[in-house]
Amino acid sequence: MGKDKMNNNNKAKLRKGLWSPEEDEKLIKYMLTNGQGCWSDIARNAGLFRCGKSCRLRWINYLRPDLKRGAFSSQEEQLIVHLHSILGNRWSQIAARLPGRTDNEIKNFWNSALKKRLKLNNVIISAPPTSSSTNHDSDSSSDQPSRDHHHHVTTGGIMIPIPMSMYSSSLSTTSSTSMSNMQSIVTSKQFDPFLVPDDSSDMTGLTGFFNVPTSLTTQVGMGDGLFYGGDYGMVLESNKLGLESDIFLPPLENIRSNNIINEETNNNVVIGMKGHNNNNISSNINTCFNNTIDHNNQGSRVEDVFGFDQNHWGSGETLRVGEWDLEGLMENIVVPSFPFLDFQVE
DNA sequence: AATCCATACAACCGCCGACGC
DNA sequence: CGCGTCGGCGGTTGTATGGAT
Repeated sequence: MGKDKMNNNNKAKLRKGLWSPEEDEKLIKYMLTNGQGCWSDIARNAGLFRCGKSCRLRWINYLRPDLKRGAFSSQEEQLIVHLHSILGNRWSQIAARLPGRTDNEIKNFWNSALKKRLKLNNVIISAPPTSSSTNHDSDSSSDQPSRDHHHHVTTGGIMIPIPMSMYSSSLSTTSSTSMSNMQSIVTSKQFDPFLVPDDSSDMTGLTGFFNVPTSLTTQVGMGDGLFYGGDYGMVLESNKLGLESDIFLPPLENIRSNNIINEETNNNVVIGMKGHNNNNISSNINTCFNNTIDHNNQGSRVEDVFGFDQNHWGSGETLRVGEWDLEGLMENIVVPSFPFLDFQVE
């Protein structure tokens, strides 16, 4: 019996399942009054008969004031697809680049809408390589990559890494996820997720989000075995780049200083709760995509599948994603990361 | 109206690393 | 060093909901 299982048994009196509005209210009040701390203490002190873990999850995924509500915008969808092509199933890291979105939300979104769409549109989603490094994922029946906590996700996602014209046509989307393929692509500089296209006005890809200068900070395939994403602040291990890349991000604290100002200057803390049985999030995503299956294509490009507008990113129009100007936000974040993941109310 | 089915998503589970003792 | 606790993560499940029949 696992440790957590024993803990669960020891806490059999604790509530499980859906949260009641009263529980939500208790947690919100406590968090706004006392801020974050030890979740076990929070659960206890807030008068919640829940385990700390449950409280944490509820707060992070549902009650946090800075959470965005509503369906994913097309920009967010594109960003998710793009980031997933780079990061694989590292939902937390993807969420870190989508302000107001949680890893759970993105994961659900991916597992429902996006993955389905991609499959419908004949995009190759790589099958998970049989991993011998872990034994706890052997029961996984999904095509999700195996996970281990040394950041060696053994695959990830879709074989249409970047919706940009920067890629050589030799980047076949029909092949299986191959380390050697990916490496060769990488080392030949045909695959650098963070490069900026020559035409800097081409914001079709998401490089605009990353604010990666075309300057020299981008090193690809250097001898130290690391790939630097320049100002993006990422380090990719060369032997794992592409769909198997390891990406190291600086601690959130490092960038919070850049963003905390906005948080602190915003004195209006709004509790935007999703009501119980009052979920206004409808699946507008169905209308966002074209379900046309092109049987002639053995692998579609993401922008084809999702109907990316080549001019979209460079249109200059103000993008509204909830309350966020996602584009502007990303542009202003040198090291893109989500400052509120460890949200704390002062 | 009843039933079935697909979907969305909230929440749980199990695992791991970090940390303190 | 071993152990327990905690937080975090990704995978999976459970349930509410809406549409189709």
